[in-house]
Amino acid sequence: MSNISVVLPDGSQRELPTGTTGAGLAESLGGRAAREALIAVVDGNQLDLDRELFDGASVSLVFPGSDDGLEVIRHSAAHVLAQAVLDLYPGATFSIGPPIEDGFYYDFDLSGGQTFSDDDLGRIEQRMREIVNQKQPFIRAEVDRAEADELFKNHPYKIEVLDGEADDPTSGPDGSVITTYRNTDTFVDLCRGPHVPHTGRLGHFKLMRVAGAYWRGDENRQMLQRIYGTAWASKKDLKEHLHRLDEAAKRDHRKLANELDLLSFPSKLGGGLAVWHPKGAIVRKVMEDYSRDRHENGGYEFVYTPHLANANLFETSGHLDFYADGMYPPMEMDNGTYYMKPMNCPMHCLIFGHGQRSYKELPLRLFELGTVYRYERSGTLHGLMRIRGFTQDDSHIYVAEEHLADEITGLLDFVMSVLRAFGFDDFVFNLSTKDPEKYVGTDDVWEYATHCLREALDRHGLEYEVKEGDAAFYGPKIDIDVKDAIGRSWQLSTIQADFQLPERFDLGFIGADGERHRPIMLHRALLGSIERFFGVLVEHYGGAFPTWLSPVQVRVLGVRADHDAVAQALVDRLKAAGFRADMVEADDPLGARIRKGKLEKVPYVLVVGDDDIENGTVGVNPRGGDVDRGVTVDDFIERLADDVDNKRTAPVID
RNA sequence: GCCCGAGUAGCUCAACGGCCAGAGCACCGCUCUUGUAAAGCGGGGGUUGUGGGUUCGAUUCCCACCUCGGGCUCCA
Repeated sequence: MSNISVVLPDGSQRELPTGTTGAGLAESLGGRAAREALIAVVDGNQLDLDRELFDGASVSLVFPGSDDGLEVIRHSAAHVLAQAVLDLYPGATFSIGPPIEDGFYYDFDLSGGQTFSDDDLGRIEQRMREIVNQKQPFIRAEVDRAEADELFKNHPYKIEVLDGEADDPTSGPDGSVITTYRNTDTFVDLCRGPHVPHTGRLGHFKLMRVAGAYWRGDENRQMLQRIYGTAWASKKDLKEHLHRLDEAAKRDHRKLANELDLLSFPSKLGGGLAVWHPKGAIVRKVMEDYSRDRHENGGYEFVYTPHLANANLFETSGHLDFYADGMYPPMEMDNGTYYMKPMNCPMHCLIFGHGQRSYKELPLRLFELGTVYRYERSGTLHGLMRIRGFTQDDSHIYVAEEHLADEITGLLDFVMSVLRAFGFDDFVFNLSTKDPEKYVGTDDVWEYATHCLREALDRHGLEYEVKEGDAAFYGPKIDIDVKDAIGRSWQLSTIQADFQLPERFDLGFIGADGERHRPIMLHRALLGSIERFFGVLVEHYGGAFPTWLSPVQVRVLGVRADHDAVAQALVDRLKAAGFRADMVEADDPLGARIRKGKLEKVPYVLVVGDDDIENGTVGVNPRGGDVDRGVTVDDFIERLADDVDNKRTAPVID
């Protein structure tokens, strides 16, 4: 019997009998490889373990904990889900079921328009466990089109995949090769694979929810029934994932906004609209004041514009042509048709276009906290994250072409500096380039503007991802995402070049040469929507705002009722010094009042009693720290000022 | 907009188609006078999201609408 030789990841050669499979290699390696290997990677191609290896191949094995391993587990779990559903629901057919982040889904079409309910999930999960316990093999086969048509004759969505009408990289034909994976005599799925050796490797999963999903993502097509699941390499990983979901739920800004009395969404007000209560409003005011300060110092000029405008304005800007669906319906008034503004830029263009502009005025940076109204479809609303009326920290910068790169460079500094002040320092930059199907302006100006955006990023030495074709039709852009305290990513800031609006509004400036030139316009949102950013902050901090933002910075408590006057005097002193302080009278025991302050996530709870009155001190109980008795009031105020002035993310603990 | 699910006191949640819809927290009053995460007693509080229907009887079953949640689609 002849041998083959394969190269392992450590560079060593291994002699194996001809015909040895990935599983055979794993067996010969023994130990963890034999027990846990899921698939083999052979010369860069992922293959099932039962595929034969060939002489000279570089082979590595994929294990459950790795990214590739998890993907295989999740993809295989999707097949188990499909088998369970097809078993339990006669007449059901299935479409596609890929792995996704943290899990998998599968889309089904049940006979007679049946739908899944949450109760069905338990039943399906039970059937899946049986399938897992049976350790069914995943048996790969290459079939020709006629065989595939026969196998899937009752599954029209699979036929569409075979026809290439539905693009699905996990199941569609790979070139001319059609492959299937069979688990039982009756269950076979169209799939590229690879898969785990048998279903027994898939024990750590959970079905999460049912949802509707359009076939091929097209809202004009059939609505399928989607089941989402999560799957992991170990019971521990699954448990940790579920724990993370719980933690995220605890930070949900809608829940915290309610608990902390920050704001509400009264149903009488209408969907997607919020009212800000005093506690939320003061945080918002501090945020906005800070934003205004920074803009004032950053060379911006403040403007104000109304919420309504004549339809003519949005015809000129093009919004009515392109985005009428997202605008509130027109209001007919005696002198014309009016719309709520969906963006501030047309009005800022009116300001730029007023009078004769000189090159000496550029870059002209207009800034407004401008409230806009967009008609978001009811199903898309989501707390503060997706809302129908919101305020942009909106700037439009008019710049001569030759100063574009410098301006963008400065903008990146400005944006990062402000975001850092709010506690974000992990940024991801995305550069979106021209969509060749949909753009205005000349190729030259696109190329130039894209170059300027790149150059600005490069000057800062920033890493960025290029999203080809992702730009809006009017110009390329840089989007800035931040990571929050639990690793979630939020897109906040955007810097967009615009060649369209200056044309539409026929904007110009007189250059040093005495000629009229067209400015380039930059749209720049920093926090983006104030409402959404507030929601992100709530989730980032889990409701425990840094002291500089906290609605109540200091809560003062007297030990007994006869200390209340002293407590009030201390509150007055703190307020006079510019801090937000309050007190709670001693109607309840001290412990109960402390607890209340903790639940409200107040950064500092101060206690004053007999000892303190005698010594001019307070007891300091900082959020997240230990009690510190006998601190002089002066020392505490100094500590508080340090916390606030430096925008520390947590109370200062001695 | 589409699919699934949910709406009961300010909040969190109970109540088989059947007595006057309950509990904890919160709120108000009285008592307690307190040294670092829940004192005691009492009280007020509801057109069970809205409107229809089925029924002797509806929080409960059915329909429509509204709002919310999870997805899909969309997101200038």
